[in-house]
Amino acid sequence: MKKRTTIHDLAKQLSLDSSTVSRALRGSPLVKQKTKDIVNDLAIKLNYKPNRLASNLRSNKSNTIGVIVPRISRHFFSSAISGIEEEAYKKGYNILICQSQDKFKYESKNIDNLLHNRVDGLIISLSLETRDLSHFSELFESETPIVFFDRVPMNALEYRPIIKIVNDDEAISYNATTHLINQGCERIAYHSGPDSISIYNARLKGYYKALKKASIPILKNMIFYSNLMLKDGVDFARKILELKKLPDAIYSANDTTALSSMQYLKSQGIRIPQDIKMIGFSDEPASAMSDPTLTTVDQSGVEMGKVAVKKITDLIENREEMQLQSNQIITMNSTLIIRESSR
Amino acid sequence: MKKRTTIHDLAKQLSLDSSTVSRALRGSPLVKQKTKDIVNDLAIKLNYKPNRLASNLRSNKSNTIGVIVPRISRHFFSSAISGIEEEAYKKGYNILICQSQDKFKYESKNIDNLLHNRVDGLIISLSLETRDLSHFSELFESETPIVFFDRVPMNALEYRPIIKIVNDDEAISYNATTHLINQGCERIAYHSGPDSISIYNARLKGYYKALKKASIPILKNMIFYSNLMLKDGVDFARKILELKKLPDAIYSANDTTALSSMQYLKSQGIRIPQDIKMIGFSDEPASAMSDPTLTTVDQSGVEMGKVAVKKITDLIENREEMQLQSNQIITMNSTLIIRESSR
DNA sequence: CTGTTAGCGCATTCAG
DNA sequence: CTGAATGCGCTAACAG
Repeated sequence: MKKRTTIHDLAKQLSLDSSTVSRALRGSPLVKQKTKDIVNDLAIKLNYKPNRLASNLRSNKSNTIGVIVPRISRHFFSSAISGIEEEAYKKGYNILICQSQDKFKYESKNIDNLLHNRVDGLIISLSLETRDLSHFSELFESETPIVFFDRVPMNALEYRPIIKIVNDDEAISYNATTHLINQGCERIAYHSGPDSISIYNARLKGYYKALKKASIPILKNMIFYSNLMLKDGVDFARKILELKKLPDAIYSANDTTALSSMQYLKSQGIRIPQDIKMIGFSDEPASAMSDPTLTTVDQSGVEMGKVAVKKITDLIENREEMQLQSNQIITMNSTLIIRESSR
Repeated sequence: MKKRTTIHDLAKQLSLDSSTVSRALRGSPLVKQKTKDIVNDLAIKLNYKPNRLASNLRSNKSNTIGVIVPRISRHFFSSAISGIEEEAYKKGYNILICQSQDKFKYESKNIDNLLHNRVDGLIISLSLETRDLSHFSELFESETPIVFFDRVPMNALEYRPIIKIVNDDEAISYNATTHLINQGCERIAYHSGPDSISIYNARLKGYYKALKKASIPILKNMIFYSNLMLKDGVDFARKILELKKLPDAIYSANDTTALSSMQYLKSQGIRIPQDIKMIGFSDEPASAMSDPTLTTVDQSGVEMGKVAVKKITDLIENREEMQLQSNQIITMNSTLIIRESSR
């Protein structure tokens, strides 16, 4: 590895001090324009690249935002990361991405790793297994700004007030359910994720509310909980078919299982939406696109990611009071995409 | 931000020198076990976290692998990143992810940024606009190891020998085409990406080869080129419908356009696969899953990502000769998933 | 406006 | 086996 040029190399050649060069390079007003010019010219000529490692060490800022998501390859998260990257790049931050694989253990390890790397802030969506924030204690102690998004802590006040960015899950779920009811559905089977996870909790609440509003009794045997793996969608569909009477509609609080349920039902000769109407949360544009029979709730990870970065850079750069008085919640709007009505 | 414990804090409390502590912490054989033990104990007690920034600066290694992909949110790339993250984490590396947005300009900027950050190596899939490697010159000069994957340079020898990891696009494309031919298809319309991109070039070659092998004439008016946006799939489908005679089959070298073409054709009353058979490259499991009429070529980004990391860490840690004598190509196997035959 | 001085936290000589 | 000394490249007081 060839030795790279440093500010000292520049300084020597120009008979200046390295501190002046440093200032000039960063456009300090303490340096006169002419000096800046000659420094910059030489920098370009010698192909000088500032060494971030050194400047970070010195200024005790890593210029890096840590990001933890359950799985990078899930579409909602990869779009969130895409938005995070875009916005962070704009603001001059790097991002350090980790995946928890939806495991509490990995999430802890990730936090540890980010701590080693002295990230300036953390943007995180919690794993499916996370029930408390005990593994965040060091982050809290070091006062690292944290922004939770999508899957956020449900009762964090016991630790400290926090910032959350969420989708309007309850409201949109209410709307989606109401949409089914308006089409004459009464028996609506529901496939939920773990109730300890904010989004599934909220979606279920919206469903309950809509039924209650329409004075439709809640049938507990129509509600299933799972960890939302592909096979859970199939299991759910099987259970549906075992009911004495088919439901009017199926509502899946998750996109993967919505599709696998649908596929299984179709393979069993059920016509959708003629026999059973279906609705599903969808962050997969492809799936939504390729199956126009599915009414979907679309949520944009990209936007959420951008907002998260804006928020965290505000915190990092002290444009916002770090010591929050209470939980701060930012809510993004989802869209209900109704397809079958147009056919 | 509370001050964190350093090796000096440990050293002082134990009446040792910081250098000894440094060695002990990293398990140097130069330190006796007992010393290591007491150092480690105190480190845990005081919750010591090594400052990577400092150690990186000192050792002139960032412990970071740079990754550039066109778009994080495209499924093939997010799965590749997922594999990269997993493998890099295992090996103790961080990853620094950038997206080129399929633009040459951004790709250059990304490279610059990674250079600033002194990444130890780079894993990259080229943008749609990239025709040459002129923007890599500094990386080459600094002898940063580089591994190209998926969309790789087609003629890089003018710069220097390089390492590429690719899918067996030509072979699998040959197989896919042959599969259509075996089903009696002769007029097979083809939707290609830019010919300057390795994968599209290879896929088209496989298609040509299969036709030639079966002595089927190549009809140039059945071959379309585009930049593979969603709308291009629709445009392509429109052109298909304008032909005097419908083709027997449609082959899309890209997954997004395969789906949008299919959707448009279906909306026009074309039955698939009865009227027209279809085949598409697919890295979207959801799309493949939700449309069982599409024969797909599946390629695993995860595996490719892992291999890329193995390769680059070998290079970084000098387990492999840096000065390559010639291009090195690693080929991964794709899978042809045939669905319609089973119905 | 510019130079001097002094580290950031760690790793690596070189002595003992 | 351990300690003392040095510096990675850059920034930030403090002087001038």
